[in-house]
Amino acid sequence: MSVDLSNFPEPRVRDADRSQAVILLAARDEFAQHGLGGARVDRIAQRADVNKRLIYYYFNSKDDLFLAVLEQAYAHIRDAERALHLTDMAPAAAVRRLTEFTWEYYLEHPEFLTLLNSENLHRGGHLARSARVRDMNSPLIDTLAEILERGRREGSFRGGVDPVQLYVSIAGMAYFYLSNCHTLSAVFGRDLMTPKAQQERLSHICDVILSYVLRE
Amino acid sequence: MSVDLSNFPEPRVRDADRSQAVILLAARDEFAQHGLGGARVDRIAQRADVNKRLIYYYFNSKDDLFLAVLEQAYAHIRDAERALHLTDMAPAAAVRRLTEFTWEYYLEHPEFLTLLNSENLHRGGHLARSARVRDMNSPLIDTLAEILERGRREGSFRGGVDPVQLYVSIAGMAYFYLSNCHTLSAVFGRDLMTPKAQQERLSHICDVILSYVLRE
Amino acid sequence: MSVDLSNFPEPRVRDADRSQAVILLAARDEFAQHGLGGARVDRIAQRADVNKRLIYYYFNSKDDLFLAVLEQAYAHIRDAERALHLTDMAPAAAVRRLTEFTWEYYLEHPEFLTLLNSENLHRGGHLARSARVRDMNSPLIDTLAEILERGRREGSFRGGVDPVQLYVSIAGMAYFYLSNCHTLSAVFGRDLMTPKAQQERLSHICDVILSYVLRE
Amino acid sequence: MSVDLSNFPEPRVRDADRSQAVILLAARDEFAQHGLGGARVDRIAQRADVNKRLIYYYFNSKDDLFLAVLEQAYAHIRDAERALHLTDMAPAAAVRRLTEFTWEYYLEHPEFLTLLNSENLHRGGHLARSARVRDMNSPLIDTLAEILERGRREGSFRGGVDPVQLYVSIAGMAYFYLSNCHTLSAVFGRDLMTPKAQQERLSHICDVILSYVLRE
DNA sequence: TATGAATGAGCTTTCATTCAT
DNA sequence: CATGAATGAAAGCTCATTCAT
Repeated sequence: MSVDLSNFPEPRVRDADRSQAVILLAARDEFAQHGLGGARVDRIAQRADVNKRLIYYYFNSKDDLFLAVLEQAYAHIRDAERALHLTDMAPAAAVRRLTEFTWEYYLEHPEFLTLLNSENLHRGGHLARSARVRDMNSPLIDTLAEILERGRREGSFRGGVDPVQLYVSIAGMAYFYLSNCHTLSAVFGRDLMTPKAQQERLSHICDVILSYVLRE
Repeated sequence: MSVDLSNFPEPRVRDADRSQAVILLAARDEFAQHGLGGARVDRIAQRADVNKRLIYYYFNSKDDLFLAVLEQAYAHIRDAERALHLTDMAPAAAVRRLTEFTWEYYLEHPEFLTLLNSENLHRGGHLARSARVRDMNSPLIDTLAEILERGRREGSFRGGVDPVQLYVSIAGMAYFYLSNCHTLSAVFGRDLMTPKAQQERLSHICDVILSYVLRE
Repeated sequence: MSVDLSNFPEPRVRDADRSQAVILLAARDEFAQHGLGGARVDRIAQRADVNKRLIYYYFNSKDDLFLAVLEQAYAHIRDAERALHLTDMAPAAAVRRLTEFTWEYYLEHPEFLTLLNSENLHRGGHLARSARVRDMNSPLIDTLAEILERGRREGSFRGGVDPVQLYVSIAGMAYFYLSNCHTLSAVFGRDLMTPKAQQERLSHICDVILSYVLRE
Repeated sequence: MSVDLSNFPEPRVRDADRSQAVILLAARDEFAQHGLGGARVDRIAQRADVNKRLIYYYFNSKDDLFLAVLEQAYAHIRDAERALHLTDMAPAAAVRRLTEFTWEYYLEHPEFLTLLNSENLHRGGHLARSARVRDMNSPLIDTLAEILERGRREGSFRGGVDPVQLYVSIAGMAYFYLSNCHTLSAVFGRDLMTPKAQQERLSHICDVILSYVLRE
């Protein structure tokens, strides 16, 4: 139940940064598991093994804490995106890499999906207050635009593709499958999370995306 | 705030069916707006203009009520799907029609998206208890399989397309855009819900799907 | 869970007497198991397999129903007492018979103990309203007085024994053991309800009572 | 209605021990007056003059609170029993003293009787969970065994008396009279709680017990 | 005689938050 | 920097009882 602290220095008493980080991690897990409404401040304190009062000391309220978690989650995925270096790759390979990355990131960070779901249930109210996230504009869109343009000039890609639309499609095909796998499993009566099923899904998504961007 | 009762007979007192239907509608709206955890039974009673106790009289608990709402939502979309009659259409037209239908249904029934999100946050626990939903298996998959096979025999469609994968992709591209439009709008800094943006999205999804299924 | 109706005529519809009797039995069991406060009118209706409204139709309220149950319980034990015919027996035999009877009645009618406990928790408030019970004065006291006097005249019994005190002592030694067997078992760490333990208890009570009334 | 706090220090704010003790006392009175089912947490809070939430802060639930009250009640009577020093007295005097003590303790602590009644109505379920009470085994039984043996060796007491049986008889004769005085008063039509009646009862119990243990 | 529908009051419990040190 | 004590508001749910037929 409690948070993995192996990356943190020993619990020296009175270490403000460490306390904040521990709380943030615990809160991320709690919000991811139960949503904003279902999350319990008590449980976050327990997970983080800190006094509940300390949470309010560092983060004014449950909502502010949720926003902090959200900002951290965005910062994390942005960092990962930046590390992709798609510009160095051939257009088709780059699109494939982006698709694979998106799928794998969602798979390895299910908390990201749940956090976004919670935020959308609340109509993006927290994000709207966050200058940080607005400035953290995804670098991927520009990169993707550049790749699409490169492919078009090469003659391998079709023209007129909106990078935002494409990005949303890649994300959507991965997101929906992973975020809704419980209801989908119930409805289709088959386990969507076996290794084989996961592999087939990624393969399908790549096929769809590539047959769309590739000329002919 | 209160539920639209125009389709219901006048509020005659002591009409069990009407009371249940009114509660169900009010609950659907409340759960859609606030999620399972954030929904308030008091507010449902207010919306439905019934005594709170009556909710427990007909639906044992908040969770059972949520399940009833979920079952109703699935029943509703299944009815709409059945009314499509895709079997009578040419393969490409049928796939386009299904894509349009999915987009439009999600657009007109935002509560369906939110309900599914809530249920998935709870790992499908309610649905798992519902025999009704399991039996209500989507007829679309069989229909889609038939269409894909028809297209392949005609020579217009590629072979080897899994209808479940395709259906999930169609749904996912629509779902993600509409369900996450608040965070996406914040991140991309553009309003995704203008009529023009909506039209462009649907057009894009159709392009992606059709360029995938069509040969060449 | 439901009441034994084997002594009742077939459930002819609309049989007022039968309905009342069934309710009374169901209520007795429910009150005995859960006490007045813990008893549930819903559960009584279920046990009796009648509509809850019917309970209010025949017995105005939960409290009135409790009183009716109490009156019935007293009537039942009085009947059993009357059937003892102690007057025909030798004094010592009569006292022993009364003691055995009391023990056995309590053992076979644990609901009687619980009902009395409930009524005493409520300071006898229901009984105070009941003319019936007041008139149903125990015939045992007079009988016991007669036996004690007979024994004294014979020379076998000591004199000056108050029949009420003696009766309360006989009842108390049986009642306390049976009514409090759960806490006593926990405290003494031994099962007080094995057949052997029961036999030993009755034997002990007889010894105590007889060594008190007998001269020498 | 509120609890006697004369033994507690002034209501300094933020005194955890005091708060718990006050709650415990208030709960004892409430449970004694109304039983477990009839007791109201709101009323306990009022009696104790603390925030209702505080009750749940210190005692997890109503049931746990009841158990705490029960444990305290047992601890209290065990303390009183230990203070008796029966071992220093002559056998007959010791038995008489124990009988008087039992009577007087029950008379002065009517809440003890009611608490036990409630616990037995619930089939000893709380006590069963309490390691504390099980370990608090009555020292009286050992003491009583020693007294009985001493009397037997002296020649004044009969042999073969089970100390548990004797203790239960002493307790039962007192308990039943005091616990059931309301129904007994109604049935016998005489007030059992006048000073004279009380004195007569104690005298009777002593007679019964002593004529049992004494030889001849 | 009998019943399904409905309710107001109040129950135990929960929760985010603040106080005082 | 950190914390145990305390709280007001409200949550989900229950219960005896009444309504209307």
